[in-house]
Amino acid sequence: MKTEGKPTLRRDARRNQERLLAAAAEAFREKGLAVPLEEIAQRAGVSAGTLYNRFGGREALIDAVMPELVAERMNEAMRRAEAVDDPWESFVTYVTVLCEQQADDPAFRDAISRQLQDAPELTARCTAELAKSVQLLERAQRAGTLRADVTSDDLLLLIFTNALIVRETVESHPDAWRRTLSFSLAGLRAGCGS
Amino acid sequence: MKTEGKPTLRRDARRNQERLLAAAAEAFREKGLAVPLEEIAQRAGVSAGTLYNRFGGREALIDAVMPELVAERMNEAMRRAEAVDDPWESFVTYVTVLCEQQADDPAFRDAISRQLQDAPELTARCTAELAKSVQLLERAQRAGTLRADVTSDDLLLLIFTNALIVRETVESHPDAWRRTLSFSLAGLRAGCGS
DNA sequence: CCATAAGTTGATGACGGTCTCAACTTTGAC
DNA sequence: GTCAAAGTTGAGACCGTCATCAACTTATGG
Repeated sequence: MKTEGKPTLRRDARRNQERLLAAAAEAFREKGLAVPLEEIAQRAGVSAGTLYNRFGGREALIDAVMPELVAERMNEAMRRAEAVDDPWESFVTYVTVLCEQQADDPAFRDAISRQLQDAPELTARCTAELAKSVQLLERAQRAGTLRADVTSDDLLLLIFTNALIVRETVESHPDAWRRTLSFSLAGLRAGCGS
Repeated sequence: MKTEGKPTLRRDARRNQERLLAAAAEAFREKGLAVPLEEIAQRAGVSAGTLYNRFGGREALIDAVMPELVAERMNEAMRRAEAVDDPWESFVTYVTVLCEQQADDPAFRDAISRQLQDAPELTARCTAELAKSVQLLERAQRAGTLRADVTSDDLLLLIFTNALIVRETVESHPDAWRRTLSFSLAGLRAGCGS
């Protein structure tokens, strides 16, 4: 039996793969995850066919590129939140930073708001990172400032809906999402809702 | 000089126009405002060309069909709100009914959430109806239960964002919008936010 | 340096939708 | 009943995008 090590990609193939990944990351950040695959191929100096050879289509490419970027963003938000003492303000900081990042980065917001069913890596990374944030949430609840009935699903929903809002409004009303977010956050404070 | 009355549409042309309007209303309600124009033409028993003859394109058709439907919906919401004594609850009822209607009717939610720049009638009707609702808003503010800094723009934003949320979530999570709406409404209560 | 497997290419087709127009049909005034 | 104007038709041009594949090119082991 052949002691099979790596599927050994030819050197030029590997080079093209790396170029494609880089080009995809760039294009995604500039124009969102719906950018034409042709454009990514062009940026990589490669034909569309090659892209389909290396990856199988858009979702696979997304799944290869986005998890790292998403993790970075979420870690950054966590870092900033952890620098805040007050539990409530820390929670607010976390959410707000994530939303700001969505406003700045089409790729990040699409990764969270589009339904990507064939991007298991990305999904996994998202849930993993989000799991960390539950500590922030619970700390604020223990401090009595965050409503007790709020779950991590609610947090996800909040981030998700902000992504939708940002996507549809950043161009014409760059700060609209801040307003809607401020309402939601106010509603999450203990003593405000049911 | 010719005393010109009406542009006098031929009888068959008028009949087709009416069929198209009916078909459009039907198709819009079933599948939203992005339904293929071909499908509308088919339902009306007419070719696509005729649709383009009578109206100039999708937006014109929307502008001919939707204002009435939108006004109906908003009047219904107003009617239900006016039946509630408490100013805050009345306001909440108004918003909630509108959001429920969005969940039920793709046409209504698209009319509010898609950017229709070439549908002046629709836009006019929306702003006109929304203007009426300001009374509800101000009454709740006078009662001291609605935050004083909330404007009619905020109300519009709330309705608009709910439409986005509904559009993206009704299928998979039919009640998600209720959760986000409850957060926002809680945040609008006096004493809760800044 | 050669053979050949691995990889790339770009022309090509499918798709789903919009929009047009020359040829045909219908209406209605006379 | 006739005829011109009004209206309709449906085939096809067009758009942007995805996806494929036979023919070509290149890397690599011997």
